[in-house]
Amino acid sequence: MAEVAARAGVTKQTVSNVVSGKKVRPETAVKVNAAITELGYKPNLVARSLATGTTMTVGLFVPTVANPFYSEVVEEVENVLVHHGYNLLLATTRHDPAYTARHLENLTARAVDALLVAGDDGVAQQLPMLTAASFPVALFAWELDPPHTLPVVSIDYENAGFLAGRHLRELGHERVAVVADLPSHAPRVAGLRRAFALDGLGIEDRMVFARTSDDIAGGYAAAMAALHTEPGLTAIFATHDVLALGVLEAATRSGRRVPDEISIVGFDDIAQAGWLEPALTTVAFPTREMAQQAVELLLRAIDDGRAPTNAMSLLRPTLIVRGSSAPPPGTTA
Amino acid sequence: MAEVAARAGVTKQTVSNVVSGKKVRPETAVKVNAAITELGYKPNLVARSLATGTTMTVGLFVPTVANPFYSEVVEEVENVLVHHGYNLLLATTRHDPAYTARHLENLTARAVDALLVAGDDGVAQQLPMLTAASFPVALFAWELDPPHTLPVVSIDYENAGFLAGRHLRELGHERVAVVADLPSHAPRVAGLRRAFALDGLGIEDRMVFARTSDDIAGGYAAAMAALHTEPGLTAIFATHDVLALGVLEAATRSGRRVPDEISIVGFDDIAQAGWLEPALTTVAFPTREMAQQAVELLLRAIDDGRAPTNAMSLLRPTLIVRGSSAPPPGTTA
DNA sequence: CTGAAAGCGCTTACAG
DNA sequence: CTGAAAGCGCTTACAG
Repeated sequence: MAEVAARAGVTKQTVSNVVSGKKVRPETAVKVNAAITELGYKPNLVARSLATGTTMTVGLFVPTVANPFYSEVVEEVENVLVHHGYNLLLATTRHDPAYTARHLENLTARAVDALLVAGDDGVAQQLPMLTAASFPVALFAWELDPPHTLPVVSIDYENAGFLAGRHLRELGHERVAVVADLPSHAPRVAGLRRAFALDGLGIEDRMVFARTSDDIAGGYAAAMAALHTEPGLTAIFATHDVLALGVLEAATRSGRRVPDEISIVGFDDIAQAGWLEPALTTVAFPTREMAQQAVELLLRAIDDGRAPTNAMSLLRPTLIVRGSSAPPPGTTA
Repeated sequence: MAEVAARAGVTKQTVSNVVSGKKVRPETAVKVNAAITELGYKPNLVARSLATGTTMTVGLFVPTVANPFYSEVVEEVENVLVHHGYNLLLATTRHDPAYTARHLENLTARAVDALLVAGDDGVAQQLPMLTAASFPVALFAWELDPPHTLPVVSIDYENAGFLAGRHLRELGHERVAVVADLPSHAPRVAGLRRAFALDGLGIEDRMVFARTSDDIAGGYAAAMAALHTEPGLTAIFATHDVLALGVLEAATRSGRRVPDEISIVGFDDIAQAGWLEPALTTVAFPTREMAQQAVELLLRAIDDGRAPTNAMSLLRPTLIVRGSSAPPPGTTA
């Protein structure tokens, strides 16, 4: 920068003004820009950061990018960020509190202007560190009870589960297996339960729960087991679509026709859901809108220079009925 | 830091030594650490970066994180990075040169210690900016002719395509459709061609090419068209597995049995490939190993303080034969 | 609208 | 092994 200033015959202060687009006399701006291109000068963002106390990067935590729901979150968040001139520092938590804590330590040291945390699992234990952060933090797609100290942009998970449950109940299903991977999915399962409790009958004898790993293989294994041990089963609710992929495969391999013999309902509406055979009935969320809300909330907090309002924005889920769900066998359609 | 020093009764230089784990008399270390926890002191990484010229973050460019091949790359790269104490700055290029250029401008300003660029598409035009970067850059999964000025960790795409082609040819297929999204996939298609050229017959009249968008819908549309316009078609090669998902669905919806009536071969071996119905025959790569090699190459270059050797590491692809490929109809098995 | 100074919070030689 | 100084490359008030 000093070199540029010397070559252009001005102070580096003036160069700074030109670079950051402040008012400068047009003719000197020309001179300065000429010097910049001649010398191939690039402003040092680190130095600028130290001086301004701003890094122009926002951190994003997601459990994993292997789940299309979260990779979509990543792309949407990046879109909004780039649009505002910010960079994305990505950290995956891998359902691993230790791994998460390590990442958090890194970010906490002002390496980031704000932090968006998607998915409670693995991070919930680190909340004190988050509320103590010196920059704005917001929670995203947060299913468990959020702390009242941080803003959250999420969906009504209980209601989403209810939509899935009501759909199955209205179709006439009486015995459904729930395939879940994470304890944090309790709210959506509670919603499902609520739907089945409406007619006043007992629930436990009409639902069977299977906990499994978070991938296709997990969905497959859990569904396979349920299919073999529960003879009267007519429907399976997978706690998210990736599990549903495995559930679908399990049904196929064990010779059950979907949806004639067994209905399957997923959760998230990943891009692939509509391209399965049969296409998957699932619950969808306005991911793009959520990402936009969350990022803009954070950006506003950065601009204001203070903590974001700890508002809670809960968006509405939508049931997408496709080919994988139908009345149970023996029902007169 | 000054506060901590005052409270512990030492200089901030000593505090710095304690924080960065240098030799300090144990008793003073204790005092300093006490002061640190009392004051809740966190070192400012930006200041450290300015002083050391190091940011402890590595940039990663991928075309999109919506394709499981790349999301796996992201996770593997992050693994290695975190293991070495580095952070991940993620940028997606979205097949968009303008978007890419913008991202690159940001990173070039020393905001990053090194850069790994996965996937040529959209970045190839920015190579001059990359070779001019003031930090180490490496290319990853680079299919087009790599420039000789940058190191690359990739796979032998031509040979990978050849493996797929040889498999189909050995099964006896004579008429295959190629469903491709990107021009940069030319090498894998060339490999496929080479396999079919081995018996000396003409190629063009035995292959039909369909260019389409990069998602499931693209694979579906292209396959649907080929299926309807090419009566003698017995096999479809999808240039990557996400397209193959659409191809599979197209075959199913148009009533062709896979693999009895039509064979499908994909590329990448995404996690889901083994869970499809039928399971997808595809070409697999040692993604984890590649990520490890690439990141370590970069980290070594950072340590050495000079450009990485412009070596080219080409890993070997493997054909994974599963249920989606078989001899064409009318063949006596 | 442009010039000279101080400072962001660390680390890196350099004396004691 | 510990103390006082200079410097990383910018930006932000403050005079001219």
